[in-house]
Amino acid sequence: MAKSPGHSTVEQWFKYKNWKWAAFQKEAAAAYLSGKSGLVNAPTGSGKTYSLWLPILIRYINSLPDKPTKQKTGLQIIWITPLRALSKDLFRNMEMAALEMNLKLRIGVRSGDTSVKERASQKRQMPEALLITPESLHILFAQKNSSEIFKNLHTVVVDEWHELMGSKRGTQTELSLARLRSINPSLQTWGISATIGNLDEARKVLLGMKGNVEDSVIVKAKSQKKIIVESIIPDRVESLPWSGYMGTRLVDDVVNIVRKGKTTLLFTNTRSQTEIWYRIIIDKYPEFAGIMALHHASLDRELRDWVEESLHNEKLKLVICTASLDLGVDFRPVETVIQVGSPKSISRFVQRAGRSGHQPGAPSKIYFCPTNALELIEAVSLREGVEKNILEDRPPVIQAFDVLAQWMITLAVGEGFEEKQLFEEVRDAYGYQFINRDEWEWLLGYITTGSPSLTVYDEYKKVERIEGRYKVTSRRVAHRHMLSMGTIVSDTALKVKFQHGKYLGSVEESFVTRMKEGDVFVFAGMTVEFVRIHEMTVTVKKAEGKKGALVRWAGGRMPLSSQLSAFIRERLSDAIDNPLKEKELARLQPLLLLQQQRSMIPDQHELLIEQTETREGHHIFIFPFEGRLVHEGMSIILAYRLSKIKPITFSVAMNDYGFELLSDQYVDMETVMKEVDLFSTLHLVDDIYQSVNATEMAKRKFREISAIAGLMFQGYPGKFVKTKHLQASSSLLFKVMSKYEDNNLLVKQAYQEVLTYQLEEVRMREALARIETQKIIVKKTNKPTPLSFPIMVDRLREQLTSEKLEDRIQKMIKQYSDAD
DNA sequence: GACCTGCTGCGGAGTG
Repeated sequence: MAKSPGHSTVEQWFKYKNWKWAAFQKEAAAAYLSGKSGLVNAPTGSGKTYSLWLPILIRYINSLPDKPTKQKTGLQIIWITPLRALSKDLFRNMEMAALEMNLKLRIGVRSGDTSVKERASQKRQMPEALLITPESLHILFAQKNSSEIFKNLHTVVVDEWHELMGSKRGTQTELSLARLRSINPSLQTWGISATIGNLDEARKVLLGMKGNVEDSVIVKAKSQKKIIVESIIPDRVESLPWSGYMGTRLVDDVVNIVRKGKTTLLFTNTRSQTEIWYRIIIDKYPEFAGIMALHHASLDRELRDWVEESLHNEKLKLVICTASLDLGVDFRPVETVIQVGSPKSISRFVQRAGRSGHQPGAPSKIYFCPTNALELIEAVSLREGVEKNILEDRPPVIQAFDVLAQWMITLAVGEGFEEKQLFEEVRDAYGYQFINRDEWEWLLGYITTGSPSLTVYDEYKKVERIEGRYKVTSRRVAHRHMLSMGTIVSDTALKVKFQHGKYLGSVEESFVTRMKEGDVFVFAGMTVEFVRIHEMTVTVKKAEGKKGALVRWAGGRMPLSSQLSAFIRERLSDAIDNPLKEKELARLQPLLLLQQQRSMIPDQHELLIEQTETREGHHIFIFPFEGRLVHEGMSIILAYRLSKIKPITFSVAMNDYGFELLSDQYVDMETVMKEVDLFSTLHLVDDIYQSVNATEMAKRKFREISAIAGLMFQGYPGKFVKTKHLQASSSLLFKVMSKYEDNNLLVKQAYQEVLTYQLEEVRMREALARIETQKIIVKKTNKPTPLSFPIMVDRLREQLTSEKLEDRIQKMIKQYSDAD
């Protein structure tokens, strides 16, 4: 390669590389080189990394002294990424760029899998630029000379900021940034983000409360790629089930699409769904063996790396994956993207669509494969959302005391801190701008003595106050703290491996502890037989031809976003008036007519309540179309408010469209609603707290909080601590703290998190306010309707095994399928 | 005219 002649401007370098110099890159470079901070907003694959990395290099070149020996050493640039794999990938690209500029810039990577040797070498001398995860950055703050490490730092970049910001990992990053700004007030802070609804807020969170937001910039990449949404519609609507979320009935249509393209990504919503699809395709189309692969978070890293690599080399025709391929490693775009089932949010759908489309400027195309009939409405709603360029917000986390407690201990393990100064610094972080002295004092007490109800236990006295400085002196405390840093708390997972030693991935403890020798299950696309469980490893062997249980993971439950929900309500309301406007809705007509016949289709100004009686009891179905979390909260409140009128208990069930209250007693909703305002927002929080569920929910949330705050030690690496034990000790702590303390911030936080995340309080208030303006219509039906049936099935599914469920559904069909 | 659920991400250091 010809040596480059210096390239002291970005233009020169671009010319040398023969690259096109995009407007947004130019803008970002100019802003950075003029000393500003800001946020770059650009889609994946647009060269957003270089828009900052190159100007950083230019700045570095310009700062070099004439005599090489006089060169300033030590850390100058930090580049934070949410993924280990991403930092390795960036490392290669950046090193290459530095090389081509003929620069002797030392670049380092620091993450959990950085070798001990490399860590030691970094400790002796830091590289000039460091790629790091938020967690590893915190670990640097736990070192004795941390302010020394960061004193020459002039630039910090947070990559994929949209991804971090909405989580506690984002809060963790905010605290680091506040610290770095206090070490060096002239620090330049830059974020790189995909498009989200609240970009302005994203910049504020990044720059902090004292940051000079007015003087910073948001740089937007202009090229809005066109996205084409195409639904896979079966010939007859009957071929789509009323309920269900697997979508495998359309497997033939999907395979036809896959066959047409070179490479296809098939996104599903759950890990077991990828396993099911893989099995079904292999069974029906054996020719896919060897050119199809699976990708989800429970598969072994090596396996996933191989899949990504093979996708790169176009050795694979089809990869079935979950959100594990949403982020990160920038592989070459694939030809076709298919989304199976609701993506739940428009932003996620757009991001996945962006994985397709080869030529610059060419549109991206995404196929939507509905898994049940009603999802045809979602197809239309998604298309509309994409066309109108609607994007969801990522609200930042506020007042996370668990993360702050951990941070205080981290600093105490490191250089120690002076509390007044740290208080000011912490208030610079967006997430703690409202923290007051009382809360701060409570936290100081918590890290030094444990909370008031724990003062008798030495275990919780972690930090000491020595000559005005808060410090950790115990090596044991320091060691344990280092092991439990970070904000990600997951269930105990066991590794799965073959007898000859090849690792397949991991399953959750709850799934595998029910297994005995000889049991068969499906995992990593294979049918395997359980052999034994030892330490934290499950040994299996191949079980050809046998049928087995599917691995189930206890994962998160994404609700439908409120933006998408709004479109769905609108589309549904329009579907009767304009049945032929969209082909999806035209296909759905028979079902919609049946809904109208048996009950009604609510328009946007109406709330539908259906009441029906079956052998199971009296059902009340309510359809706010607000996503399952809001429905969970509403069902709790309604059940509580109804039980205040007369003693009555309900079992509840819900999906993204509505919820069900089932009881053995009849409630006349029409009469009840004349007497009480069931949907009132008055005393909303009180009513939630009055219900038993709120305490149970808070107790479950507390497990995560107590782990982050360092109340519960999760065990040494490789040592097996059962989730059950952790749950038990956290619920004991929760009980003690709730009982003996009025003002325990961590307990309060648990309730607050239930309100904010579990029940989506803000959204629920908005929904209730909307309902108050709506006309409520109660329909008595004598048969389940297309809207209510799926909710009934969802409830049964939780109670019954799958064979029994099948029987039950058959019975229901017989029972209700007589002519109207 | 009616089947299968539940995403992602991270992580010591000092001593012999």
